[in-house]
Amino acid sequence: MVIRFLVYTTPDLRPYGGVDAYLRTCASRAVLDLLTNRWVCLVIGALRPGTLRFGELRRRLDGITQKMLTQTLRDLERAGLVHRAVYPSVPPRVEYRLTPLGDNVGGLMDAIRVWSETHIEDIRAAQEEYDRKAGEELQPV
Amino acid sequence: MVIRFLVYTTPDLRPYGGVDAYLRTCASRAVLDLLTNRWVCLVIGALRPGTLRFGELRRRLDGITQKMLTQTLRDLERAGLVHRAVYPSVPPRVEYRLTPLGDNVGGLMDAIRVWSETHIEDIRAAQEEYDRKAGEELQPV
DNA sequence: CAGAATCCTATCCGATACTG
DNA sequence: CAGTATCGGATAGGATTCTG
Repeated sequence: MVIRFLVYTTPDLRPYGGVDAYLRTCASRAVLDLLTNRWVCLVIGALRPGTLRFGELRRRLDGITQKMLTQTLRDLERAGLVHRAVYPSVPPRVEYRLTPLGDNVGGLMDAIRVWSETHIEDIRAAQEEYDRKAGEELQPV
Repeated sequence: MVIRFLVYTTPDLRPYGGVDAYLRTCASRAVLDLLTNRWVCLVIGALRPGTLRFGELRRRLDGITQKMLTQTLRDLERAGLVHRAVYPSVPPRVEYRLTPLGDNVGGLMDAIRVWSETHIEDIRAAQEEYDRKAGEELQPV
């Protein structure tokens, strides 16, 4: 039986039954490791609007190498988040699309990207402030 | 019994001109890189309920080394997501808490962890299915 | 076009030792 | 207690070449 909606009995959003990503032996750590990845986030986000071919994905994800795109797509396909459809034509045509499970996490992946895009200035300002203070400490007036 | 649902409905909006994490030169890529990290996700989630000391964080994040915890906390402090308070006592006492900006992204970080915890079975089943099919291909009946 | 395979290296990260 | 410093192994990931 697959539990799709968890009932939380603790205020800190921790499910019962030993499922806890804060434990190193918990299998959810592996899922977390899969999701906390730059290319995974961008690939899933890119596929949200609909199906894309390999080359289209590569052009969309500026800076990704063919090796990393292939590897990322394989990982996502294996995890059941992405579906791969091969059309035996010449030249070959391979289309990728999100599975229902992939679409389910798609909103979250997009939200991370959007947060990153909308908070650049906050982060940049904080980092400059931090570096400035660190510099002062080394060279006090 | 408390039932909580986390729902993120993110429109595919591009906030302002030129800010696009899909471009390799965009500064938001660096922010995305910061957030898509196992320990960053878990540290922010651990600090959501409130302030924690270094040792408390280390015990909470099972499997983290002192080096990685220090490094993660420095990165988060520099980015303005975590505040570090040093109390000059003996032995030294250092407390970490989320800044308003850190708390702002905290819900997202927690959501990723919770998603990972609640979909282990789906992922595991998909991976077993994938590996089984891959095995069949090598040894056709 | 969509990859597989190979080589190679920058960095990540764990382990260990030391300190105010 | 809360770090800093250093070393070395693992590995993520880039560049290149080749193919159905």
